[in-house]
Amino acid sequence: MRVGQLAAATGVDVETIRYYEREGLVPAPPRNASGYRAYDEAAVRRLTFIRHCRSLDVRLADVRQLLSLLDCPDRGCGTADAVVDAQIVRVRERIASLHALEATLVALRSRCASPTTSASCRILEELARPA
Amino acid sequence: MRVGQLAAATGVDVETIRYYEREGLVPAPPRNASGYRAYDEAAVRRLTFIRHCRSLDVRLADVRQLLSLLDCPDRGCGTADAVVDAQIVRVRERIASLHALEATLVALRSRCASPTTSASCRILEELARPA
DNA sequence: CTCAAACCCTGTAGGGGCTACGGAGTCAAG
DNA sequence: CTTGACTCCGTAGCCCCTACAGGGTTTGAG
Repeated sequence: MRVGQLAAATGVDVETIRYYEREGLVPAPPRNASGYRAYDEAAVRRLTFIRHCRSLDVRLADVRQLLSLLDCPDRGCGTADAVVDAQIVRVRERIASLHALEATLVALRSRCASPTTSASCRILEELARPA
Repeated sequence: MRVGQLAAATGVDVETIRYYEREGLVPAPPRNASGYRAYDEAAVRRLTFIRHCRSLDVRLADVRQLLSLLDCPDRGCGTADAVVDAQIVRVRERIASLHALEATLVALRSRCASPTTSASCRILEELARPA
């Protein structure tokens, strides 16, 4: 299959596939007579794996580690556990900080219920103070 | 005051201040005899404003809009309201999607309670499936 | 058979918001 | 007089794509 079909099969953009190839996340496939990339089912599986990871916001550096686990089935999977654990921690931290941010923004917004001139806007006034 | 003192006064990194100047968020200050930037209190106020916005994760493009409101005190402050409202929406969306992500990750993690070999790791198995 | 649309190729530049050099000049304290 | 902290400028890197530009190829409709 060609790159466009691989893209359709996996939901990964064509340009992104070529980017992953440049980055070494997917191996460079053989080419047909016209120089087009020719992929097999293994490529579909590998790219699906990457896409799934990315949908979980796992960084490419971590995806790389997980892929190397896949490539060496004998190694222990402690790395996979660690990657997922670290990801959970990151996500929870981001949720917490976004909650705080939301509260701050709502408080800020409530300072200017009705539009006025910018000179007297309490939002701008507040933003002019240190955080 | 020089750029280092401005940085200390506002908590904005020196390199970042120069970056903001290149981007036109802060005006280019006058220079002393040696070519060093010489800032005044207005620069402190402007940079403090920007820093406060950034601490609220407001994008520089939006910060730019808010700054232009500050520069024209006669204009209505509907723009400021809109920026904050949009920011609240963005933050809430991110929180929601992070919550979903967290749940997915926790479910994934629970599939591999005890480390095994990567060939039989249920986390890797799951990641190999489409999202 | 012809022609246009849709695909594919490579390489490079841009985005956001900094951050980190390298290689130089300046200034105050010891 | 020297050391160290500061400043200057310009450029490259970070992450993960995304979007060209300027070509060649395949496919299907007329």
